[in-house]
Amino acid sequence: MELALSLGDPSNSFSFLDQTPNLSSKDLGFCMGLGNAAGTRRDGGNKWVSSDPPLQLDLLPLSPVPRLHFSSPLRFPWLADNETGASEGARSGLEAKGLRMVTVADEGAALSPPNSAASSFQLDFGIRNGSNTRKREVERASDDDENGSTRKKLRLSKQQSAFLEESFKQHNTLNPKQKLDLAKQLNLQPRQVEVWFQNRRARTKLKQTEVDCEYLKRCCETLTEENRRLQKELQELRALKASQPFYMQLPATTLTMCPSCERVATSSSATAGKNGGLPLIKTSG
DNA sequence: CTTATGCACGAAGTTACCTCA
DNA sequence: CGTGAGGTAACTTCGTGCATA
Repeated sequence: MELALSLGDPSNSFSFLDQTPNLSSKDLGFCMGLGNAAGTRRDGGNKWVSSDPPLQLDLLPLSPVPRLHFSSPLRFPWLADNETGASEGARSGLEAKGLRMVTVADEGAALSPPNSAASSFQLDFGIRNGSNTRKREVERASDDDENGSTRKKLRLSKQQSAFLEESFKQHNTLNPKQKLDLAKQLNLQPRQVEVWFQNRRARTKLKQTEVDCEYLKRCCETLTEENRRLQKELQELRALKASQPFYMQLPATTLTMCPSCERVATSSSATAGKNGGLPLIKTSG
């Protein structure tokens, strides 16, 4: 008998995940194929290459959040095809999560020059939050900056988090340009984007570790049970041998093996009826 | 070619703050 | 209202790879 244990193969799904208890509405559901994050690196220049398939990260819907509406295309500047494909996918992904984002142009805000096409898509998160919470946080942060004493603790809005999540699905690491572009679009500091991605990778790894741990636990239980069964079978065989002193003296050609359970038994008339009525077949080798 | 140095980045661990039950 | 737990933004430390002198 052989037992194979394979870990880390993205092509293998963990079947027990299907039995994962229902997540609460607060949870981000997780279903992902692990790619090798370390496989994505700069290739000497400033280009990013990946030797592995992209990490597939599927998030279950969040708790109810404002409706997403795009009046202009969501752009991921690092994507080759910004007009269709990936950006559309990201957009629909956000829409599927029930998020609303508005563009600066939509709100008539003056965060970018009116004729600036390059910066035409900038998300206005503070206004659409439905409360002054975000504004207060920003103000508090700026106060802290002035005081220079306490540590800033900005809570990202749901929209910002969702946007970062979508970006993370595209790339779980950022090059400097991606970081700057994201920061610009989200009205965040590049450092904040960088930190968010670092923490996000850490959370992903932690989740995967938990999944692996659960898988190993189940493997351990299976092996323990199998070991118990084999021990019992060994005891039975020993008992059989003790009760039949001539058992081992039989010619080898008279040994038979049950094809289903692979238990060795004798084919002589002496053992007939003691094998549970199983048909015994002589082994050829 | 080898070595030392500085820089940038990510991982891991920790801290501090916030929210919620 | 106070409190503890959990989530997470921000920070610190360390290791690694790369460019350059």
